[in-house]
Amino acid sequence: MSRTFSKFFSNLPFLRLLQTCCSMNELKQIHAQLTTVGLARFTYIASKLLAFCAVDETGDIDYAQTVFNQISIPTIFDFNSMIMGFSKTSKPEMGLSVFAQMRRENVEPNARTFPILARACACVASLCQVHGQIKKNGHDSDVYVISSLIYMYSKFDAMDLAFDVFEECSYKNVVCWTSLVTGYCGNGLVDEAREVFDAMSEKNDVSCSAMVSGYVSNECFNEAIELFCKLKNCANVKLSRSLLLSVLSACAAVGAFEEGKWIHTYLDNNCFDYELELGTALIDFYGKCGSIKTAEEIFRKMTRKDVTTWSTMIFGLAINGNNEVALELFEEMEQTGPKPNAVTFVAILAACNHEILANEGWRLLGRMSKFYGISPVIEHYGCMVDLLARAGRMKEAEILINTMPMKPDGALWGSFLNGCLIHGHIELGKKAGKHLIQLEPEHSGRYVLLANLYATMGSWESVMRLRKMMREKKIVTVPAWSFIEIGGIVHKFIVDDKSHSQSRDIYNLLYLFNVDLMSSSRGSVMIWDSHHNQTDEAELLSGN
DNA sequence: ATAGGGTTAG
Repeated sequence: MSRTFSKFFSNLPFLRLLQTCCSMNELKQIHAQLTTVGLARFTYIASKLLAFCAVDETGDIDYAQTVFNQISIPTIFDFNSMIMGFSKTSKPEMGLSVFAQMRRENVEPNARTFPILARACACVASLCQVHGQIKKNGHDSDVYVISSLIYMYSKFDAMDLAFDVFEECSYKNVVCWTSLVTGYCGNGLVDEAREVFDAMSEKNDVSCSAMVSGYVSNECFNEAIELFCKLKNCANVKLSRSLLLSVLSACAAVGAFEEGKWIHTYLDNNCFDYELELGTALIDFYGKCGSIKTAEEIFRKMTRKDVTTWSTMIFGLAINGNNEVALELFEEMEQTGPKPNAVTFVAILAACNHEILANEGWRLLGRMSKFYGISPVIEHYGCMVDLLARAGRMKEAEILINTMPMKPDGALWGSFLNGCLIHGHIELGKKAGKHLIQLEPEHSGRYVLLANLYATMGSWESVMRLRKMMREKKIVTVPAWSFIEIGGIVHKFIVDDKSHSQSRDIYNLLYLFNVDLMSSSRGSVMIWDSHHNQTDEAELLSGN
């Protein structure tokens, strides 16, 4: 087709409509009109129609198939659109059939075909086949192909194969490197990822945020923050939105208050618009660090708030003990905010975690499924069991566990056992504890809870039996610790810790607060502290 | 003439 012809097409009002089309409904109308005036049979226009249905997020692959079937001689562009369309569906391997059809019709694949084809693979076996095709067609030095292969092999947990592709390739750009970093992170191999990251000669904002967010998704929060601190001192590294988002979530997770505040200041000084994602991350960060007032200020200032923003704020209020305010905010959300989702209900059920609010919890759980049509998942049952157990309503908690449609997990039994411990339901607690240890035999915290229960009733023999069991199974306990950051200095505390320079004053103050707090925790908690694993059991028996 | 890869808040 000549150049003037295409110019003619691009000036058509219908085509301009197609370019701004944003829904399938709209597209179907345009398609009908184009068919009526006889334009739909032109290759270029049909291709444009097809690309929208197949590739656009709002597209429809079945409709795309219909459009495709009406094209008498599909071009490579059309085949590529179809392969890509299918690769986004739940049946990506249909894309491979399209490729087979394409080969039968003697249409030559081009450079764009293979990255798309790699993405249409649903398993490592078909990816290997496609990889073979790629080599045969001489596209194995194309960076787009390489990065897609690395990405896909990583997705199928085949890091060896991903690395082979990486190594065999003589020219690699920053995207190929980043794919490998992301691949290792996705497979939990953060050290390998870091090695690759450090070996990169060229890093950009995407590769930096890939490494940092890889740390975060593997719960290596301190490593994420440490790397960020290095990066922010590099003049050539741009602190991108996604990098700052990842670091903020790491700061929220470990309570790195000073670092998070630094980011907040940086956002303000550099005119970042933190209307949605960044604002929500800030609310989460301040909420988890206990600065609930600052979190609320940011929340009130934000003009764009979505369901996540609201849920995060409600959750922040809940974990800071502002249960009533959280419930009020939820009411406000129901009246003027976005429609709550499953996450919102986890937050609001967490806000009911106070014995006087147990009935409110029941009401909200019912409202969630009946009014909003959200089926409860295990997290909702977990919250509900937790709040019933804390309120000492063990019978209701038991009924809920027995009637819920899924198997209770460790966290849920943990809440139940915790309730037994608080309210002195020894027999029930023993049952739950044994169940819990069976369910999660490697989880040290489960043994500690049960041991605490035995300790409350003075069955030291049982405590020691548990301890022996742990020794045999080589279960290592990590002592619980807390910290507070004052002026950039972190003060860390563990149970019975006297290493702090102001330890004497701290203990005196604690003593003033609550005498029982100290004496009651001794026999039960102290023995599990790894710093005291030499503690004589006789000392324990004497109740010292 | 039309199109493709790596990061992204609960």
